[in-house]
Amino acid sequence: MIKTAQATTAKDVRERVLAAALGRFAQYGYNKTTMAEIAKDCDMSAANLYRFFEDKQAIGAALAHQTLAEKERRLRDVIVQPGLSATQRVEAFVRALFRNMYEQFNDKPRIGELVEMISRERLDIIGQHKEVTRSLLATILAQGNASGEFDVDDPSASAETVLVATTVFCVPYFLHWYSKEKFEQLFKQMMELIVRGLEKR
Amino acid sequence: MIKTAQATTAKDVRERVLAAALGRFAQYGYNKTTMAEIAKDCDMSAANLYRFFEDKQAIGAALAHQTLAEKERRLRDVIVQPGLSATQRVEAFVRALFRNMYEQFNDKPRIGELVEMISRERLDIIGQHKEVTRSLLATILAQGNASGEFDVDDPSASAETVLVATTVFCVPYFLHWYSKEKFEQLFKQMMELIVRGLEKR
DNA sequence: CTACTGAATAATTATTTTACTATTCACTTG
DNA sequence: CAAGTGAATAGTAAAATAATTATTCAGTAG
Repeated sequence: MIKTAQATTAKDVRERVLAAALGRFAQYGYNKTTMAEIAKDCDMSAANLYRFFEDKQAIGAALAHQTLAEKERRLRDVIVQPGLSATQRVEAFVRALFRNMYEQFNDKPRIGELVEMISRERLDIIGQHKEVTRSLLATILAQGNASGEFDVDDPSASAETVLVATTVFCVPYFLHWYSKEKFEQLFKQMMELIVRGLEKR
Repeated sequence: MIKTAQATTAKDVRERVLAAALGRFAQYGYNKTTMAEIAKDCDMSAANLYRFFEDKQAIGAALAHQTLAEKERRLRDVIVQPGLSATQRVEAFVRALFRNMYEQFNDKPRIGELVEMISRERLDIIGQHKEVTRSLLATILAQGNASGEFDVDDPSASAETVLVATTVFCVPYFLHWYSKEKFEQLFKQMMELIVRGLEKR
């Protein structure tokens, strides 16, 4: 408790740095923003940044982590939202993944790039995120089992399968394969197939 | 008929050129082989190649087309193979797609690159191939309907959905996302889900 | 001792120069 | 005229060079 003031300060500085970096990255992209610029935005020297972050990539990683955490928050919302059947929840879940992908790379393309780029180096970050996503979807499937809607052996494995089947809707790589309308059509068809495959009969 | 001799010769020359180019491309890749090298392998000048092919890309496109035609032949084999249930045929079909992807990029990586690269420029080639693939799978689904195994409204649309669901197994992009064992496991799970979704109940 | 900086170093990235390669074409050869 | 070539052109990629930038560190201020 004695060190609260200093600890808080260090955390505050980190946050200010991240905010500055986010602004730069969002506007100019990761590669085109320099440590000197981020530092100037925080009224400090570039050297001083290294007292708070290992290196430039660590700043990018922290922001990517934030972005994915926000995404996970939205996915959790689907689970706690009241009054939905398990089927509707699965649909809402995948739709949230889809919307996130779409927004990310249309509204904030620079941030999308950042997450993609950092994910390539920091497999742990994307790996943990995938794990969280799967576990959340597994929860929905288990609820569906409990309510008698679904009949799946292993909710965790089935969640993984559903996520693989819907990869096209979640991975930016495919963004330009289909038009928005085509995506919408494929989404509907895919949900029918998947739900039919999960349902109790 | 009068011109048979000349026509045959022109076709023969094209084939010799393609054979030479295939050898070079397979060993050194598209970008690293020069028109001069292909020409030398055919005992002619580089300039003369242009009497048979529009440009270098046209040679690549012809080879990519050949490769995809061979793939389509294998897929057709699944349809005519006797003694399989519709379910087994769907499995065999997707497995053929998977194996093709795997072989292409492990055994003949250069050719895989070639097809990928040409497909990016010549959308017509890959588009037509996707159309053929979908139509072949639709045939299997329709047979399944007829035999009472499946119950799908629109075989063509369902075929498309199944192909989207199995994208991970067909698109080289994902080759390094999972180990061979993991792929095998995901494949089994995916087939269960899909077949369950197609089955009559 | 703690928080910081400017200047030095090591990597990366951008720019220019050079060397190759695709493509064309006027011109043989048969 | 049919089949083909060597040399010229235009565009690309590779190598060399210059300029930036990330990162470190000795040293200052408080």
